[in-house]
Amino acid sequence: MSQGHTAVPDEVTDACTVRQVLDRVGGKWSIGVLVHACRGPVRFTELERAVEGISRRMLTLTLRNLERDGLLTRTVYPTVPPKVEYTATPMARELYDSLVTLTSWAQRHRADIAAAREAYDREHGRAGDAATDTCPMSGPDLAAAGR
Amino acid sequence: MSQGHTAVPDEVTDACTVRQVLDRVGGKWSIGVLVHACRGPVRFTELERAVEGISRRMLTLTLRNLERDGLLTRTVYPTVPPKVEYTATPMARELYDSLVTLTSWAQRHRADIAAAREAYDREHGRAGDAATDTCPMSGPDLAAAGR
DNA sequence: CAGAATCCTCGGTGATACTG
DNA sequence: CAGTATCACCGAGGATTCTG
Repeated sequence: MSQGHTAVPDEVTDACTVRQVLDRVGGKWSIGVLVHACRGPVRFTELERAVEGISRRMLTLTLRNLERDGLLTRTVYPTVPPKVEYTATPMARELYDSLVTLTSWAQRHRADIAAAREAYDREHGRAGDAATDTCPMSGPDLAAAGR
Repeated sequence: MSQGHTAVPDEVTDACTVRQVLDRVGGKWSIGVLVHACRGPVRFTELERAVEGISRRMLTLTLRNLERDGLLTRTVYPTVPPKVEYTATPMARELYDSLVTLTSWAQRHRADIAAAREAYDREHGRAGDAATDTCPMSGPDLAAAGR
């Protein structure tokens, strides 16, 4: 609908759009930060501890990107010591809602994926790593593992 | 609902699930390949030309990952010369549909993001790259730009 | 407390050549 | 045609230190 002069099918347009979104929140830490920011104003060190495993540098960069894209609002309180709060914009909340719809797919097919993986590994002789999803919970402690 | 024994809130669970999905299709080429595979059986070289800018190696790796996750089916025809077809599984189609819902968000807020970027750049004195979305269409030629 | 600056590593990615 | 193998590179990301 946008432009009708190219021979590019809609599927490609969709793919590109998806990629654009993914390029923004597809970063290693974006989602983690976004999630916590969506729950209300969050401070820097708060995030540093909440998003397990993130470094100062990466937190700063992630926040910058999200702020730059208009997904986060940075509020500085000129107190001493300084206090900065990050808040998710309405746009970010919408995005997050959209992203959460993906979880329904994941939950529906969690077993299928695992089965496919197993079948694949069995047939192609264990391609190496188990790659059992890098997720904090149901694991002892991620921060320790990062060492 | 899953487990009630941890102090981990649902938001974090969601975040992790989203990350898991993103880790699978968040790759640079996964979406592109997936899109073409969803339109029907596709052959290797077909994809190599369809997904502009992808290298043989990356195409192979992407296909492997998608196959491993049960998103693609690899069918080998023992002819000569060899012929291999990749087909998206129903699961993959569902995933793709879910991903497409993201495009609605992107389209709704395309202007907002651009505006936010501009505002940010104006206030913080041009952080460097314009970063105007890496997307084939409405651009002359991506393959050439990759050099 | 919140970040900037610097250095360094490691893995994803691309280019090329070879094979069944 | 459909890959595999090998090398070389670059940049995302991590650790540490310094500052307002």
